[in-house]
Amino acid sequence: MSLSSICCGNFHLLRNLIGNTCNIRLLKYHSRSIFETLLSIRRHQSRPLSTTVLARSTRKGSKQSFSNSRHLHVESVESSIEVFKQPELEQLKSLHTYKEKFSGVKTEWPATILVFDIETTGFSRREDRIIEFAVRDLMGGKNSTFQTLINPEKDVRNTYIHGISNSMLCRPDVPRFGDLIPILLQYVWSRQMDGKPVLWVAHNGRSFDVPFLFFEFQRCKVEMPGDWLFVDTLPIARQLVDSEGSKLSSVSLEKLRERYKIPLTGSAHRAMQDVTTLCYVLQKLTFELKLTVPQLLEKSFRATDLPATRSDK
DNA sequence: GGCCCTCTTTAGGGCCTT
Repeated sequence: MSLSSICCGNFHLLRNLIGNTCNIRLLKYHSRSIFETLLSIRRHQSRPLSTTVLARSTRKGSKQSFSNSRHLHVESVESSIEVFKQPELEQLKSLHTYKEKFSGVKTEWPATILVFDIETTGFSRREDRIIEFAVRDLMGGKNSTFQTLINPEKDVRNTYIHGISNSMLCRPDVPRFGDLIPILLQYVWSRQMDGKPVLWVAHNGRSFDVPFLFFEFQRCKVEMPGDWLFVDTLPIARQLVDSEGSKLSSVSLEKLRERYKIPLTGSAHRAMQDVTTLCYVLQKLTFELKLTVPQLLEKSFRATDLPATRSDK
């Protein structure tokens, strides 16, 4: 079972659903179809968010209770109709039909595959903080994406990298990471299949994204679910060779995007844009290297397996 | 900081992430 083949319809959807992102919108499930959503106009709204989540713990019978009641900024950015031309709209209609027809394939996946990316205030997992989180479920469909800015409660000094400034984050309606955890857990459980793990995918995740995420959970004194597995596309990409059989000099996400001729549809170094790029790269990468989902699972690791997450580091 | 490569392993430089 290759990732590119089972995702065929969904990757096409990805290309067309780039604007179908949501910030904490997952708490409100829409009854609208994908097609109807695509026709929605761009809009921004702010509404009170109050949620209590019972978190499943890795320890049997143990549950953690989270309670949040904050007025959070909810930004819903959906694709405008003028973005799509008629042939693309017709294609979307057919893809929607395709997805409904083959929705049963979801039960055959060995794991929920979530591609994610973070933006941070710097490279130090101990001194810096996550300021943006974005994730996309490869299964696609309604609420398949999730993204939010995060108040790091410290100055952002690398705005020139991602364009995220203090004024965008230091607001009472932007959640802190502790506020986000129960919402994130709820999102993941809404996507997770019974008895199957969640496979998080990130580029350079082993050294960067996963330790960052782990330490944010640790700071908030919340245990990361034991059935969360991670896979890093960087060492996988290092297996690629050029036309002369030599290894690539660079396997950055940007170079991989260029290699596979993936169009840049937004600002690089924004979390959801990089997630979208990585979704395409993952498809191309697994196809080129003939990697299956079970093989990806074999390459996975837990956050606690990493040397970076040991207490003495 | 972790990983990979090589002019290497008793080391050092470069890539990759923000």
